[in-house]
Amino acid sequence: MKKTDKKQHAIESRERILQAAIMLFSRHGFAETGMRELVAEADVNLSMVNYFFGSKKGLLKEILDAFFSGYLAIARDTLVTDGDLQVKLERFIGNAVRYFDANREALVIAISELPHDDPEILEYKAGWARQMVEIINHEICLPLAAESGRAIPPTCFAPMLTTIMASRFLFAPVMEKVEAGSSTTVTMGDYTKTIVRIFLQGI
Amino acid sequence: MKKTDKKQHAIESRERILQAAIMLFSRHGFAETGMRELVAEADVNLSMVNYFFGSKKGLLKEILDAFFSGYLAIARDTLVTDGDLQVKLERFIGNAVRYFDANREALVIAISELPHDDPEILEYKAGWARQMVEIINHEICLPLAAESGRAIPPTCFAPMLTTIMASRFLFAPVMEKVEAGSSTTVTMGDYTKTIVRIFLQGI
Amino acid sequence: MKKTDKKQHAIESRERILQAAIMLFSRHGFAETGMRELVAEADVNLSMVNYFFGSKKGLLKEILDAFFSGYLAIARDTLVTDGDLQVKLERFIGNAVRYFDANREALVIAISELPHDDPEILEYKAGWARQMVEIINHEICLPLAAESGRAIPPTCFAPMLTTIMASRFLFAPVMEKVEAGSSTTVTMGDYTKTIVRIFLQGI
Amino acid sequence: MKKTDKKQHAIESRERILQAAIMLFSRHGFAETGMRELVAEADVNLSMVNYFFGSKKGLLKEILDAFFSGYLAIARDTLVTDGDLQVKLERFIGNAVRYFDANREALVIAISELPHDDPEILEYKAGWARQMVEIINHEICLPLAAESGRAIPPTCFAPMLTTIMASRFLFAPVMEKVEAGSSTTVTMGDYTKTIVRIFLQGI
DNA sequence: CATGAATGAGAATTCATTCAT
DNA sequence: AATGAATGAATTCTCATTCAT
Repeated sequence: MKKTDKKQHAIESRERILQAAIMLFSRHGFAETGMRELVAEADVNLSMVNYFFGSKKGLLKEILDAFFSGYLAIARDTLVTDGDLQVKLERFIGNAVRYFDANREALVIAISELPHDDPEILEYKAGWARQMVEIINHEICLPLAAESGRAIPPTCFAPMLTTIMASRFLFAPVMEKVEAGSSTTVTMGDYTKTIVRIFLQGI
Repeated sequence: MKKTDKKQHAIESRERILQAAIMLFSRHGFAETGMRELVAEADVNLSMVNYFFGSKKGLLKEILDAFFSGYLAIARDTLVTDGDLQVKLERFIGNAVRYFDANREALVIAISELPHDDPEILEYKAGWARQMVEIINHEICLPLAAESGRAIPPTCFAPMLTTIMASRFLFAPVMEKVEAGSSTTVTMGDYTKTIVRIFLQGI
Repeated sequence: MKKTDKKQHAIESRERILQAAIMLFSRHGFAETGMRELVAEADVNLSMVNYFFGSKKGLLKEILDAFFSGYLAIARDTLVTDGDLQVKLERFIGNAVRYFDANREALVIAISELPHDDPEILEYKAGWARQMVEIINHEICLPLAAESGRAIPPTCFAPMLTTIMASRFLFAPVMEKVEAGSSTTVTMGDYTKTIVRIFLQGI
Repeated sequence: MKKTDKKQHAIESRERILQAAIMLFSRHGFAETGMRELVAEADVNLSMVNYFFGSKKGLLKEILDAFFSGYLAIARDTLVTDGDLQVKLERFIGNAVRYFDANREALVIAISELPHDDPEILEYKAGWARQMVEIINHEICLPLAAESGRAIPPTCFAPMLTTIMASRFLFAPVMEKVEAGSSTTVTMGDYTKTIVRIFLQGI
C-alpha cells in the first residue's frame, strides 16, 4: 500500500461519514439518528466520527457550515452586482433553487434545526444569517423601498424568500405520500419560474 | 377532597403536560426533549405521561393533531365558500397567520418534524396534508387555472403558502440573535398584508 | 408484598450500592472501579446508581461525606472539652483509631483521593478539612504553644496526626504481601498506645 | 540532522513523557489521566508512550521504580552505618524529607497507588517495601527494642515514619484551599525538626 | 390518580493499544 | 523515531417505559 493510499483511505472515511450523516440527518433528524446507525451506513468504525469531527455535534456543524457558506456565496454572486432589481432577484432565485435542489438533504437539515435553541448551534446559525440579512438588505430591501416605497425589513424578507424556495423539499416526504410522484410533476424550472413570478407580480 | 377536585386536578395535569411539551418540543426539538425534563417542567410524575398519552410519541401526535385540525378548519372556513378568489385567499392568509401566531410553538414542532420519515408519524401527517391539498386544489388552484391559465399543482402551492406564512416563526430564534427585537418590528398585520400582496401582485 | 417491603427493598438497594462502592473503591481505587463491576457486586441494575446518587462522583461524595463527618464528630467530642491537653489527645487518638479501624475502607478512599485536584471534590474535602483544622488549632496547637512554646500550625499538625493514625490501614495490602499476617500482629490497642506515646514522649 | 541530534530528540521525548506523567498522575491520579492528555502535555505522538514504555502501566512502574529506589538508597545510606540510633534516625528523616520535597509528585503517586490491589503493581510495591522493612528492622526496630524494651514491628513502624514525612505533601492541595500559602509557612527545615522531635521526645 | 423504584436497552464518548507507513 | 488513522472494548450516563403499591 502506497503512502497516498492510506491518506486516500482516510479522506474517503471522512467523506463517507459526511455523506452518510447528510442522508440520515435529513431523513430521521439529527437527534434521532444514532451514531451506530451512522457508522453502519458509512462503514467506518464508531470512534472515527469523534476522531474526525470531535463529536456528533461537530459533524452537524460541518454540514451546516458547508450548506450556509454555499448559500451565502450564491447570494453574494447573484445579488452584489449592478443591475436591475428584478434581474438580480430572478438570478438569485434561479441559482438558489438549483443549489437547494443539489443539496436538498443539507437544506432539510438546516431548516429542521433552525428553530431549536441549542445555544452552541444557535450562535452558529445566527452568524451566517447575519451575513445573509446584510446582503438581502443592501441589495433587495433598500432598493425596493427606494423604488416602490415598500419597506420590508430583511429579517422578515429573507426568511420568506428562503422558506418559499425550500418548501417543496421540506414537504417532499409528506407530499409523496399524499400523491406519489408529486415531487417530480413540477420541473425545477417551472418551480423557479413560479417563485419568481409570485415575487414579481403575484400568482 | 371532592370527586370534582380530583378530576379537576387530573385535567390540569394532562393540560400541564401538554403545555410543557409544546413549549419544550418547539424549543429543543421532539427528540432532544427528555421526559424527565418534560415532567419537571409540567410538575407531574414521570409515569403520568404514559398514563395520559400512552407514550412520548402519543404526546407528539396529540399536539400535531390539534394543530393540523385547527389549520384545516381555517382552510375550510375561509376557502370553501362562494366568492372571489382574491378575497378568499386574503381571508385565508389573514386567519392562518393569526392562527400560526397564536400557536407558534405547535407550528414550529409541525414544520420541524415535517421532513422526517418516521413511518408512524409520516402517515399521520400525510392524512392531514391530503385534506388540505384537496381544499387548496378545489378552491385555489383549479379556479386560478381556469381564470388565468396558470396551473400550479396544489402539492406545490400548499407548501409554498404554508411555509411563507410560517417563515417568521421558524426563523424567530435565529433572527432574534441577528437583531434583537426583530421578531416584533413587523406587526402581525403588516406581515399578513405583505404576504397577501406578494401573492396577489408581487413585492 | 406489603408497602414496607418495597421501601425496604429500595433502602436495601441504596445501601448495597454504598457498601459495594466502599469495598471496591478502597481496593481498586475510585477511577479504576467500573460501574458494571460495582452493580454486579451490589446486585442492582446499572441505572440505580445514577438514580440514587446522581452520578458515580455523587456516590464518592456520599462516602467521603459520611467518613469526614464521623471523623469530625470524634474530634469535636474528644477535643472540644475542658481538660488536660495530654488527656484530650490520648482520647482523640484512641477514638480516631477505633473509627479508622471500623471504617478502614472509607479511610483508604479518603486518603487516596486526597491529593487529586478534581475541583469538585477538592472543594468538598477542603470544607471538612477547614473545620478539622479549626478544632485542632483551638484545642491542640494553641494550648501547646502556650504551654511549651512550640508553635506547630494546625495545617501541618492535622495531616501528621491523621496520616500516622491511617498508616497501618494504607499500607495493609502491601505489608500483608511483605509478611503475611503482619496487619494483625499489632493489636489495635498497642497501635493506639504507640501513637500516643510517640506524640507525648517520642519512641 | 546528525545522528546525535535524533538520539537527543528521542531522549528528550522519553523524558518529556516521564515528566508529564509524573505531573499529571500526581494531580489527577493514574487512572484518571488519559493518554491523550498525557501526550498533549508532553507534546509527543500518542504511540510514543507505548513505544518507550510498553504501556501506560509500564510508565507508572518506571515512575514508582525511580521513586522507591531513591527512597531505599537514602535508607541504606543513612541507616546502615554505625552510630547512635538517634543520630541515624535524625539523618534519615532529614534526607528523606528533602527527597520527598524534591520528588513530591512521585511521592504522591506512590502513596495514592499504595492501597490498591492491582496484583501486577502490588507485587512490585511489596518488593521495595520488603527491602525497606528489612533495613528499618535491623537499624531501628531491633536496636530500639534492645535499648528501651519497646518492640515495634517494622511493618508497623515503617508506614508510620513514611506517612508522617509524607503528610504535608499529601495534604498540600487540600490545605492550600483551607488556607492559601499554608504549604509554605512551615519551612522544610522546621518540618524536619518537628518530625525528628516528635519521634525522639514527643511534641 | 399518583408515586417512585426498577429495568434494560441504548446513548455518545473515551479508552489504551496497534499497525502500516 | 515518529506519525496518524484505525480498532473494538469499555466508559459513564440517559432513555422511555413498566409496575407494584
